[in-house]
Amino acid sequence: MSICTRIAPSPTGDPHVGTAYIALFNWMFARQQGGKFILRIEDTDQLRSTKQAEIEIINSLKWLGLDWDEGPDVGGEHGPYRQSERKQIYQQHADLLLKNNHAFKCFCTPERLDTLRQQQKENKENTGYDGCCLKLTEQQIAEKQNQGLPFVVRMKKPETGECQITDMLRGEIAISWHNVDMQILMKTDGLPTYHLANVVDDHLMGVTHIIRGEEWLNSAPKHKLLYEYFGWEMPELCHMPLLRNPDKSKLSKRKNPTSINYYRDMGFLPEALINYLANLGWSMPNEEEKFTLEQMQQCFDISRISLGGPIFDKEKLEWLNARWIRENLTNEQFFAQLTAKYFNKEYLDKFLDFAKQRVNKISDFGHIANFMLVGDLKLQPEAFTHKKLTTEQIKTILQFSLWQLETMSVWNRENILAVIKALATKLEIKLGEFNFPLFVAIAGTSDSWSVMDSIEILGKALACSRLKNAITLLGGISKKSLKQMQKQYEALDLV
RNA sequence: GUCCCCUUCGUCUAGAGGCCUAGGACACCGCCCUUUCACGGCGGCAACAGGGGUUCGAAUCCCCUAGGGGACGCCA
Repeated sequence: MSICTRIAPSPTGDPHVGTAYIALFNWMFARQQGGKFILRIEDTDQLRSTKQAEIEIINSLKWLGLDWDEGPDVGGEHGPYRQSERKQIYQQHADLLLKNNHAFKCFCTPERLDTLRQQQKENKENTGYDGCCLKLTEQQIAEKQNQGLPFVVRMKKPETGECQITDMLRGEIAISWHNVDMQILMKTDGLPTYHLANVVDDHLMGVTHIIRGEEWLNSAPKHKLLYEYFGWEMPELCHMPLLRNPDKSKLSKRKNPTSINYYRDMGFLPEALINYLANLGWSMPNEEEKFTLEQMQQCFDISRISLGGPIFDKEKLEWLNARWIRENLTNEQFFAQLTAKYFNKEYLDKFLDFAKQRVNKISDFGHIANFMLVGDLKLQPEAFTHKKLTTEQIKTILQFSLWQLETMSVWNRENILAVIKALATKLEIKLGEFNFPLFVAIAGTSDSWSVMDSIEILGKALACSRLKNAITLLGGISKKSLKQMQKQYEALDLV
């Protein structure tokens, strides 16, 4: 038995709790069944995946205690699945489908497909490929290829009938082929889409069970069909419910901190975070809510997973984390945690000199450096009152800075200063004034050392969280003005 | 819009036809402990989405309706 969890590194590099959630159940099932648990970084679209993003997510899983077995491709660096060779493997399999008439070359331009989709939407039809290039003769295909026209490889599908798929939790599900698209398998750049890569990898890696998010349920027929085309045995499918925001939409960073790094930096214990995640959709037979991975492993029964999409409740997570701290940490260990996080030379060195320049007596240190030793700040909206800047301007400054910082891949003072400077210039606000809201959001007061340094030291997760909190404190931004802001932001034409 | 999935207190959940007067936990409220706060203990508030069946009996099985979510990319 072998199970593989597929990880798509987010473009911003933040390891997502949703990823950990799926990984947890993959890990649990594999470990409990005595099978292999393999990690696979999904990087077929190479633009989206950076080395840093891969490292971040891998480290997060390690931190949470989810270890994995060496597979053909951990981080894309090991074994026969080196990036260059992977491309070849997919090409071969696509060719095989082409040869067996299970796929066809499609020369349609993205523009044509866009208008097609639009028309279909207007006519209230199903969106999907219309089969235009299916009618091409061999000769026509050869001609087009000779002209050097770019093409994609699409999979064929049955015209009628329905596809029966079996989900471990939901049982039989029927989806009419009418509602399944002729999926693009190979892109014009010669790289496979997820659908092809996923099926080929999983088969080559001997994957027997697929546990993934519910958002994949609709594409299961495509995958099943591919397995049939290749003549391979279909793995068992299990679709997990999706984690949600308090408003029930799919968990997103707009409405919730979703980065595992945030929870780590806020001082949640990995045992508590993973324990909390395990409680979403699953429960111990005796209903005990606090348990370790080992204890869970002993009782784990995949059929006990409930299907309603659970809301990620930060308050309950805090309660559970509090229990872990109180019940599992001796004073020695608690002290060790504090030392590791705050009271060590390496960390204090980062702002010791800033502080020294500003204290009159040693006891002032606590006043001046307290924001370096806490997670979130407790602020009043009045703290943001500025003699020149309006609340709207302040929110704009905070939001634009947030957008810039969120997408920053190399986190250092120079880069932070560069984007803040650029923003201030474009918005035609003096840097000193521009920085004011940042100071308050980050340090709680403008009576502090350089906010760039503070942002760098706090790290991306905490800094971004504080900016977000500040915006919320100031009344938040309505959907409508957020859209306008986004337009304005894009018009700034920042790099 | 089309298709798919889902639906027990505000939230996480227990529940596999009678054990359900629907249990636990978070949050909230009250009391106790306590010089304060917190922890802890005790108690309270609070749910089977609605309507039809099936059955002696339905939270549990079936159907319909409603609500929520997801998918509909040369993203994953």
